[in-house]
Amino acid sequence: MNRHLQSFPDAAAMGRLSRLASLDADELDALSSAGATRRKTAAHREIMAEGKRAAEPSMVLSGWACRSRIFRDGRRQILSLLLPGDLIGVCEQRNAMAPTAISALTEVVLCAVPRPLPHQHGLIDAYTRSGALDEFYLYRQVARLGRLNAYERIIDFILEIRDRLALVGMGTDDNFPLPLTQETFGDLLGLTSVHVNRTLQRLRRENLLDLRGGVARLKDVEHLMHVVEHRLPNIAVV
Amino acid sequence: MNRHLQSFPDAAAMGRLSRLASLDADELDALSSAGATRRKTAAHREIMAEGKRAAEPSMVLSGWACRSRIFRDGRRQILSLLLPGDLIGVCEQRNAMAPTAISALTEVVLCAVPRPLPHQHGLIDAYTRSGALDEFYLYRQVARLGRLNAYERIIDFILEIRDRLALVGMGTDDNFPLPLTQETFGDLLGLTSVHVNRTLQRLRRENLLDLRGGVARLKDVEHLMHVVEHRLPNIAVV
DNA sequence: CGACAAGTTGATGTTACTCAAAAGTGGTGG
DNA sequence: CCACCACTTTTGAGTAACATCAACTTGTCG
Repeated sequence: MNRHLQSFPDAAAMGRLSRLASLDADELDALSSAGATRRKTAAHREIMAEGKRAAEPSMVLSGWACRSRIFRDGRRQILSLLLPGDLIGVCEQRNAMAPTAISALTEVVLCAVPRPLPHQHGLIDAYTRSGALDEFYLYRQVARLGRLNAYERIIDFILEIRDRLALVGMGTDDNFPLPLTQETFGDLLGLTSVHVNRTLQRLRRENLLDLRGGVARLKDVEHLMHVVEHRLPNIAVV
Repeated sequence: MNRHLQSFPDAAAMGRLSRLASLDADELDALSSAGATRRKTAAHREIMAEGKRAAEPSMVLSGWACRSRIFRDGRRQILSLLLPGDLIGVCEQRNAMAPTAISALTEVVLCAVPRPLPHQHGLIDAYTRSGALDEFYLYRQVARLGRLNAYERIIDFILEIRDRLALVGMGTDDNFPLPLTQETFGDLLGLTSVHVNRTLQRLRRENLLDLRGGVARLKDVEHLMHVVEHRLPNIAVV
């Protein structure tokens, strides 16, 4: 990873962009100086309200956040997850409204990222690729909720997180952090926490994956990938 | 609607962009000339394969298409619908891969749309807003599949289509085309066609909406909107 | 008229939800 | 160090929503 980025505490998150496109010294400088502006949000707090004017473009430096929709009767659906390195409000037009609320699942630190200048092709490319990944995972979330059962949804989701964390160097092939409660899992996968619990037990019993204490341990990656026809996004990584 | 656009047979679809941002004569000309390039796809045929290099930016002129994912065992999930006026492959980077397959639900006519030049702010704006709408509706599809039951999913979906068709001047407040089979409905809403059928019967019995012969007739828009907490996207329309 | 797709119906099965409570976990303050 | 609290996980029993399977009906078009 680049020197510039390594000098920052949350180098992993910052490094994601340079894995999506090669950035020159100028662009890394822009990232570094914008990255000095930070904002910390406690767990369970809202980071951005739905429909409010979107904030400056920013990036998750650490912690886990989500876009979610909450219904009158209390039902909540988590629409997408935001992991370290993920961007917020980058591709949107000026004065755009946030399409969904964003809230912190754990303590979250955001930093500002620069709006790219016309000549900063690396930065533009990295943002575009990041956006394409967001889109890819959003389509995947739709397929998951629409046509996979609880067992498959959990497997598919875990594999997605594994891939996304790999892009920021968090965790290994079969072992990575997953600091979500079963309740949160339910809201993410359109299930109740009770059913999530039972399905996780089944996966443990089958010795396929063990989710405990905020850490995921995959016991048979090949098999898990086969169950859900796992594919990687078609986005080239540098 | 603008003269330039009216001169074309599928003026409704072309007019969508000029409702999303005001376009100057130069931009309308660009749209007109690009729009001469057309491509017709028969119902049930694939328009674009997943993972193939994406085609030129284009727009649906007429007909209904969808992005979908099909699983080994034949399960199909429709990820999003593409209606007249909707754009395909506009925001993506050069050489980007199509994130999903796209196929025609009815006979579909596409036309090319221009890549905007740096000074064509109206065009850029319109594309950006169109993209923001796509994103908004994709999040909505997630919430629908994750937390609404069959009854609510159908209502929510119908109201979405109503809003989207209104943007291209197709249909009225309570009456618009909906040329999808109950099978397709099922694939879209994560249900079986049998369950869709029974739920549609219930909605007819309750005198809330009547879906028949490819036309949707809403009998009590207020009530329908209340059931699913219907909201419009926060995207300004010119 | 016949063929094929779409819509409808009934009977039955399964997945996942609901409600309720017990057991485990971690943090805090006395 | 322990008692207490809040939160999370786990368990059980009963239920509702939706799926499955199979047949029958209707409509459309050549």
